[in-house]
Amino acid sequence: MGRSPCCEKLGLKRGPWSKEEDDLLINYINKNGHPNWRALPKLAGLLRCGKSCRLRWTNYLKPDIKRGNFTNEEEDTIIELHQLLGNRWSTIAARLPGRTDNEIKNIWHTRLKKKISKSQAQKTPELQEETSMETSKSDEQNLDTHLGPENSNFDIHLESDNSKDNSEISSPKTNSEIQQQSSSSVHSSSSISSSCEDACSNTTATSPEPRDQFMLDNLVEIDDDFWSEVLWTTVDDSNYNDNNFDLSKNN
DNA sequence: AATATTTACAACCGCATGCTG
DNA sequence: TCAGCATGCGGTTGTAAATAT
Repeated sequence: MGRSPCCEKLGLKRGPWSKEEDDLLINYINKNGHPNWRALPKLAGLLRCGKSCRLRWTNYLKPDIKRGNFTNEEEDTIIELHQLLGNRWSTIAARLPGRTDNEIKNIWHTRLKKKISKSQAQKTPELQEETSMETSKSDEQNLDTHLGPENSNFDIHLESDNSKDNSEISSPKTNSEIQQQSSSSVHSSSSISSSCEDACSNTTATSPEPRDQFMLDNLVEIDDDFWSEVLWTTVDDSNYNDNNFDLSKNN
């Protein structure tokens, strides 16, 4: 498979986006959508590569993105999903409506890893020793807890911080497969907000195998009110301002 | 108040994968 | 079947803001 060069670097702007650039991108996508990211910057009058535009849109400008601090429930969900899925950020993001894989990845590296190690450090040394001895075993048991013993032979392997190695060695499913299934699972849930449906709409809604459906349905149990709670507002041209996109600084 | 360090997060990079002709 | 292209994904970096000294 050939791989095209990322983009023509010459003359293209890089680094932080200005408000004017954001406006151009938002206006263009609102009017025309984004059928072709590579052609988009030229058509929108932007001196950016398509990749940069796509990233800016999907991670920051998309109206259904939930900005602001993560709730404890969201953080717990991420931790739980990470135990099950490893660094499959997009798969995890699919279970967190309004959150992007990039955002989740960031919060994992900056906050949640520490949160976990802190909580582990509070364990007694004996406990820690036990834990370390049973790490791999407990991972499987953890999966069993979610899936039930009758499903413990699922063709999925757990990953912790060394997830990359594990996934490279043994992960039998591609991310897209898992994401598709996850999306389908999300669709089937009665507690999902419209923003999630939108977020998941890019994937093909194929029906997962019953066992996979079961697995996904049991990845996390989240209170209905949690997802239906409105924690973000949509963004359009008229209400775009610096404050809308500066929520991250409110921490 | 000045400087150093840490934190948070936007953005970039390169590889993987799917689609199309 | 294969090559080229477009897009998705995860790892990593750069830097502004916050906090500590």
